[in-house]
Amino acid sequence: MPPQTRRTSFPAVVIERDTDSEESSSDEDEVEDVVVESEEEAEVEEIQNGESVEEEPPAVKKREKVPITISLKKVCKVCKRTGHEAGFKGATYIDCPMKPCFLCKMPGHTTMNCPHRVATEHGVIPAPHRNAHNSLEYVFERQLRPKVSKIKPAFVVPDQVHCAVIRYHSRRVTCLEFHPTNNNILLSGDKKGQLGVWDFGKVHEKIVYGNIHGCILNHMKFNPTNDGTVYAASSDGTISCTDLETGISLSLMNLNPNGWQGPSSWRMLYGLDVNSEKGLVLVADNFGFLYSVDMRSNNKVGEATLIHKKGSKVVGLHCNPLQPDLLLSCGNDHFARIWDMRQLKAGSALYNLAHRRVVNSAYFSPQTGSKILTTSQDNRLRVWDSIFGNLDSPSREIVHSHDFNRHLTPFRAEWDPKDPSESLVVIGRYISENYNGAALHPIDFIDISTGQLIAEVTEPNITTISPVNKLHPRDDVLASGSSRSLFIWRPKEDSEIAQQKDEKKIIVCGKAEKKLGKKSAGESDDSDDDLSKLKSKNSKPGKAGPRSSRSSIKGKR
DNA sequence: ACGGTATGACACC
DNA sequence: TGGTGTCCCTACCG
Repeated sequence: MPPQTRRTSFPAVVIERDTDSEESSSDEDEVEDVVVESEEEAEVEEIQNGESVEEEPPAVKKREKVPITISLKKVCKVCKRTGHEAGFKGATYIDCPMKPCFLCKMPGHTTMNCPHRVATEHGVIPAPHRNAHNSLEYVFERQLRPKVSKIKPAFVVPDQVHCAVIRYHSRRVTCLEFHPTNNNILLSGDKKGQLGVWDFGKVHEKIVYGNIHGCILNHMKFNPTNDGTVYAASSDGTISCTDLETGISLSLMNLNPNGWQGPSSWRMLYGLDVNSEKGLVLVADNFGFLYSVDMRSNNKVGEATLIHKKGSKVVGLHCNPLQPDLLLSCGNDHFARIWDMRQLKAGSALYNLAHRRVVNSAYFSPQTGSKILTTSQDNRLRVWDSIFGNLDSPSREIVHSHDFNRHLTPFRAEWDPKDPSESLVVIGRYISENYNGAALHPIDFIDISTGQLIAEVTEPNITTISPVNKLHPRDDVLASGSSRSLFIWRPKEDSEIAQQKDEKKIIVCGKAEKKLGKKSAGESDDSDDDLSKLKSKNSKPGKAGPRSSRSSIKGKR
């Protein structure tokens, strides 16, 4: 069995943490003890950041023996009112009660007691079923429904980090792509426009091509007729076609031939997909337009078509895996739209799927192409069970925390391409959870047919959010991009844990390598700490803190 | 240790 | 409709 053999040859790797997570409030107990002397004073001493100001002035006064108690009314940093405080208490984040729930956006409760958090099944809001039978639905029932597996397979969730490359990229990771035929190759794009090629079977074999794009590499897709080359769309307004062996890149299209003429005219490319039947590379820009490029001639085909609201960003494109004429797009105009490629014209979408916020991604299901899954900034995943049925409202809405919109790569729920039932989906979680005293951001596996959380995958050493995730097309492997780092996850049996203990070694590159070299000459440094921490944790027989020593997985399998 | 900042949607006028 | 101020769990760098 290929996975078995490969698994044993896999180098086990310790992850070096980028930075120590800051303890925002170690002084939890004193919160209630502040005495308010007078209202005027409290107003004068208005705090911006409750924590930093609070301690220092009294310390200074004490030294001068002036027994003035400066009263500081604790002010909520969210709503600026007194009487409560939002922020981390240890590893648990306390919401501001004055604001609607941070998770589901409904007023009246906070994230802590949000029904969608307490019981994940409640995240499912079923759409009203309508009996609107049309001919397409008939075709679906007759031809495609039988192909959709009815028996839910036992999901295999990769939950153990086997490889990590720290600071492989110098900017945050924006997209990932597995090689279509070589099982151990992972491509990664970053905000700087660099393209990484990593053979995670041999950890040290990694390349970064830095001269392909000038800024954000938003999406990439392999050339279906030559898997040695990959197409990429960038915010520099170009499509590249890169030879992975040589790194030599060809520019297929440049939307800014005259260079920078100001932000109102600079075109950026976001969505990209390849339509292999038609031999087209499709891209979409930040002004609402779709462009086609012929893969043989590398020439632009036809004119750009306005497919989303004029001036709005089209962030995602996806061609239906079975019906080459169907295209799905999504963007900042709060819509996902289904198009017939044969009649592409502004305003002529087959369907317009409304969302309440920006739609980060929209994908047809990978095998039958008959379902649609979208990720929206309103903290909901939406599922349409059949594109041939009634599309007026989604079949299900699943509340899930992924709404951060700045500084982070947008979250995108990704199908498991191996799941015959087309129901397993992976997506990183923005909101943190307290895992044995550490605030971690898990990667969630969700059954979109029920809305159930199948698993939440964490690693004590991965303290950063993982917005970019992709499941391997053939193996039980998950790739994650978290900040600037890449991770490969595999399922691991307990018998392998013991083996891993002896094999530990640190794999770092880039800046982290320098850091490691510099400090190891002297005293202890972060990575040493981490290593010793891990060692000590691993030496525990596991009972006391079952989740602390290993990557953990919660939920049903 | 702390503070600056890159950066994007959207509400509001 | 466009300019502007605001923003709740970032991550990192100097």
